[in-house]
Amino acid sequence: MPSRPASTPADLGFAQLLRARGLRATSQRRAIYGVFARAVDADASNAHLEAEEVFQAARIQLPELSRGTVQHALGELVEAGLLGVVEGPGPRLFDANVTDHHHFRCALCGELRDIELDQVDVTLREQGFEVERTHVLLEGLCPRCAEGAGAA
Amino acid sequence: MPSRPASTPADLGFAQLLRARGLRATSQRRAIYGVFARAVDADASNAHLEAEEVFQAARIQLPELSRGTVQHALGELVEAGLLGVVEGPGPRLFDANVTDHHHFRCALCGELRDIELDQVDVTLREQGFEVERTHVLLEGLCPRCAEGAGAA
DNA sequence: CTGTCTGCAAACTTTTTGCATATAG
DNA sequence: CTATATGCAAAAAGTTTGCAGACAG
Repeated sequence: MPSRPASTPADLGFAQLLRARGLRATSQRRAIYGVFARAVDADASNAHLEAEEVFQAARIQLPELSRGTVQHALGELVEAGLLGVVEGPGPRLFDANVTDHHHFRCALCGELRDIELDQVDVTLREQGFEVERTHVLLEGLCPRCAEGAGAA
Repeated sequence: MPSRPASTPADLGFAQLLRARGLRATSQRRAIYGVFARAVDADASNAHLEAEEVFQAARIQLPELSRGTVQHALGELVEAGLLGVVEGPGPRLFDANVTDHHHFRCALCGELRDIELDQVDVTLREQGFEVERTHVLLEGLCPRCAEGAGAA
């Protein structure tokens, strides 16, 4: 078995995604996107990272990486549709889940979790609006915290 | 009839609200809150102002007013529960509508309008969450723009 | 009078921009 | 090779903080 190749199969897929949008597959972008890949792997419904977190994590793998490049690359990945953004108080959160979805913010642990579109029903009673997109932000206790609070 | 008094009846009400929260009723705060009062008056469901807009509008009435004071006062009014905040891309929007409500962003004219709570039904199918609050952001065409686009 | 608030200005935080160099294709 | 991307550093954009003097209560 050869030692670990410079590009993993996953990287190749990512490179193709980039190329398809006229972007080059640099080691920096691979490292940055890799951070999200790992975050999704750890918890698919909670992969929301701010630029600084991405920078810190990607830097482990690519020490010469700069903050500016991360900020810039994140912007490009968003524009390319490979990442989403969640605005809120404080720094922007980047989201590897590009499919349209809702969010749940836990009041206790503070985590922002994705809620799939089909898990929420929304209807607007008021007439005259042409609704194209709906984003729901739910707040309360996530299952883990609700259980902890209930059991205590 | 005496000439216009220094404090209007509305101001007195505002002063009481402030006093009730241990805040002093200064002319700056009255001017700032007055901007929202007028905005609500003009269109109750569309009174979302950024700090700079509040500053510009309040300055007409109180030319010596400073940006810093506006920013500071807005923060206090929010903390006191007299104003709400809407985060998004770009500067924070301050909202005179303190009741819990949803929002509609028009893709055409860009306006952010309030949607009353009872105009939207939301249900979360996924189990285990304890939902305390729900905020819906609808995007599409507002009645005015939808009509314009449809009629064109 | 006294403590809060204002005005001014500087500090901070996050994002954007500019330019010379490096590198993907 | 050449255009794009990076790194570095400065600039922007918004918000927060500090301090001396003003003013509400």
